[in-house]
Amino acid sequence: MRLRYIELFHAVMTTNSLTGAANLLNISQPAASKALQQAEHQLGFTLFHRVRGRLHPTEQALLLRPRVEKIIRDLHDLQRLTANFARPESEPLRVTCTPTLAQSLVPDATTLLRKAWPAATAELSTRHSAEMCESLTLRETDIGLTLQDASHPELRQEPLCQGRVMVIAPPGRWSHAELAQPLPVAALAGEPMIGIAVQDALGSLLQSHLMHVDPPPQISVWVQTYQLACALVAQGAGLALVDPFTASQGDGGVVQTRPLALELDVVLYAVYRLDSQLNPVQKHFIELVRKLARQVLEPG
Amino acid sequence: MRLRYIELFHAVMTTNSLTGAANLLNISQPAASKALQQAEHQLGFTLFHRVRGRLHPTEQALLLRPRVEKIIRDLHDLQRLTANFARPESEPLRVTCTPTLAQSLVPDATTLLRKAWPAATAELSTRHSAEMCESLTLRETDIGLTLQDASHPELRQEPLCQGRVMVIAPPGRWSHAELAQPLPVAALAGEPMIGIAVQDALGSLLQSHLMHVDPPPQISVWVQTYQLACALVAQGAGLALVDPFTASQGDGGVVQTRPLALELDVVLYAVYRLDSQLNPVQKHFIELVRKLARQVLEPG
DNA sequence: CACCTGGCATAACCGAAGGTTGTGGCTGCG
DNA sequence: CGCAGCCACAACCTTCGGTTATGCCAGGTG
Repeated sequence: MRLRYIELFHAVMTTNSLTGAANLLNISQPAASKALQQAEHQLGFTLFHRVRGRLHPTEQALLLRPRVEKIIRDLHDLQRLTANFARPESEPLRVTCTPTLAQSLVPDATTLLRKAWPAATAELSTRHSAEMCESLTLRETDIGLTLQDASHPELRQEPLCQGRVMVIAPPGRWSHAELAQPLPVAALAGEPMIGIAVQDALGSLLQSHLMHVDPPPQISVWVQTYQLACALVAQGAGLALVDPFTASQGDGGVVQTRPLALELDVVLYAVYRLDSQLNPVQKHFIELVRKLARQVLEPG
Repeated sequence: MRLRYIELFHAVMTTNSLTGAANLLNISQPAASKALQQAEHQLGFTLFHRVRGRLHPTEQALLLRPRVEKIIRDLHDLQRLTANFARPESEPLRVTCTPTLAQSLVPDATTLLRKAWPAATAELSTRHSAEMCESLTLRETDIGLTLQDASHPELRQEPLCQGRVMVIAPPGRWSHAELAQPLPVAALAGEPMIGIAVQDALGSLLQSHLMHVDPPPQISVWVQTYQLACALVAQGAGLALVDPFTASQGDGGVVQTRPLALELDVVLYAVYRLDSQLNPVQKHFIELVRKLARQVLEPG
C-alpha cells in the first residue's frame, strides 16, 4: 500500500469529494481519480461507490478509516519531530506555558532575559498540559512552565517554587487586617462561588475539597480558565479559588485576594526533556522565572 | 517525508547496513544509497555517520527510531486488514483457538463439520488471547475459541458452556470412589504441585486460590502451558490444577483427574466480531464445539 | 606487503509512476 | 432548457525510483 493512496483515501474521506481531496493534496482532479482507481485495483475491493456522480464510502472504507487516520496522525507527528532536528543554528529560546502564566510571569521573565542577553531570540506559546508534553517530546519547544504535575517518561519536571491556593473576592469583602490571615476552608460554606471545571489537576483537587464543606458552596457558574473566574469575581459574582498567579493579577484592584488555609500547595514546575542539556540562556531564563515567581508567591 | 524513506530508514536501522537494507527491500544497493541521501537532504540533517565505510546512526536517528517503528507496525496491520477484505468468494471457515483447545476439541469439531458440509474448507490456527483479539479485528480469522475472558470493544464473546477446574494426579493417587467427589481446596495444603505461570487469567486466579491454603503447596516447577503440567504430573512430579480439556486428555491413562471443589467455573467462549453475520457453516461449527465441549465438561 | 573482500558512493541509463491539460458524460438545480 | 458541479477518460510529459557498471576505502589474511 503506497503512502500516497493512504493520504488520498484520508483526503477523500474528510472532504467527501474527489475534487476536494485533489485540492487538499494540491494535485489535479484527474490525478486523484486515477490514483483512487489504482488504489482500489491494487487492494482488490472498491473503497467508494460511485452513485449519481458522487462518491460514497463502502463498508470496508468505513472500517479502514480509523486505522488510516491513526497512521496519518503518527506520520504528522514524525514530520513535526524531524522538522525540529533541522532548525537553524541560532537556537531561539522556545518556551510554552499555561495561559495563567502567560499573563505576566513569562513575559516579565522574557523582558528581563533580553536585558541580560540582548542577542537572544525567544518563541513563546501557551498550551495546556497534554499539548505541552506533546510539544516537548516533539522538540517543538524546549521548556514548559506549568502548575500541574506533568509526569512523563521522557520529561523531567523541576519544581521552581510553591505557593498557596488563594481565595479571591469582590473588593471590600475583607478588612485590611483579615487579608493577611489565611481563610479557613469551612468559611466557604454556603458561599456563592465560581466553579473551576475539573479539566486540570489543581482544579479537581480544589473541587473535591469544596464538596466536603457543609453546607457546600453555591456554584452557579463554571469556568474553564482562571482568568474567567477572576473577571467574574470582580463583577461580584461570588468568591473563587485560584492559583496565586491569577490572584496576583487582580490583587489591589479588581479583586481582593487572601490565602486559603489548606495544606495543599500550588507548585510551579519547569518541564524539559530528560536528554536536554540546557544552555546558559535557558538556565538563566528558568532562574528568572523562579525569582519572579517567588516575588509573587512569597511576598514580604 | 516519503513512506519509502521511512521504510528504508527502518531497514537500515534493523540490518545495521545499507546493503542489508537494500536486500530487505528487494532493491539494489545503489538505489538504497541514493534514497538515503535524498532522505537526509530532504530532512536537513544526517541520519547516519559514515565512519570507515560503515553506517552508524546519529543521535537524531536513535530518537526517530521508536516512532518510525510504530508507523511501520501500524502500516503492516493496515495491510493485513486490507488483505482480508479482498479474499476469494469461497470463504473458508477461519478459526483460531488456544493451544489447549487445539488438542482435540477443535480438530474433532472440524471433522464432524466436514461430514455435514463436505464442500467446506477450514483454516485452523492457535493463538494466545491477545493475538486472538488482534487477529479477529484484523479479519484474519472469524471465530476465536478460548477459555479466557477476552472482552474487547469490537468483539463479542459468547459463552458456550462451563466446567470445573480439575486436579490431575499421577495414577493410583485416588481410589475409584474418591474420583467422582470434588476435592476440597484445603486438601492441597502442603502438596507438591506444578505451578501455572500467571500469564493467563485462569492461571492467575488459580494461583491466588492456592496461595491462601495453609501450608501452601510446594511448587518447584512452573510451566507456561497446561500440556506441560499434564506431562509432568504423569511423571509423578506432583499435582496440578488445569482446565477440564487438558484434564480429559490424560484422563484414564497417564493421569487421574478429579474436580476441584471451587465456585470458580471455567468458561469456554466463542469470540467473533460484533459486526460479523455468522454464516450457516460458522453457526454449525460453533454448535458442534458446544456439543463436544459439553460431552467433556459435563460427563454423564 | 600485497591481495582480496565487504561496504558505500557515483555515473549513466531506463521504465513507469504520477503529474498535467483538455474533454465528455452524468446529475441536480434554477 | 441550460448551467454548474463532479467524476472519468485520453494524450502527453516530467521526474522519481530503479537498474548495471565502476571506483574508493577499510580491514582481514596468506
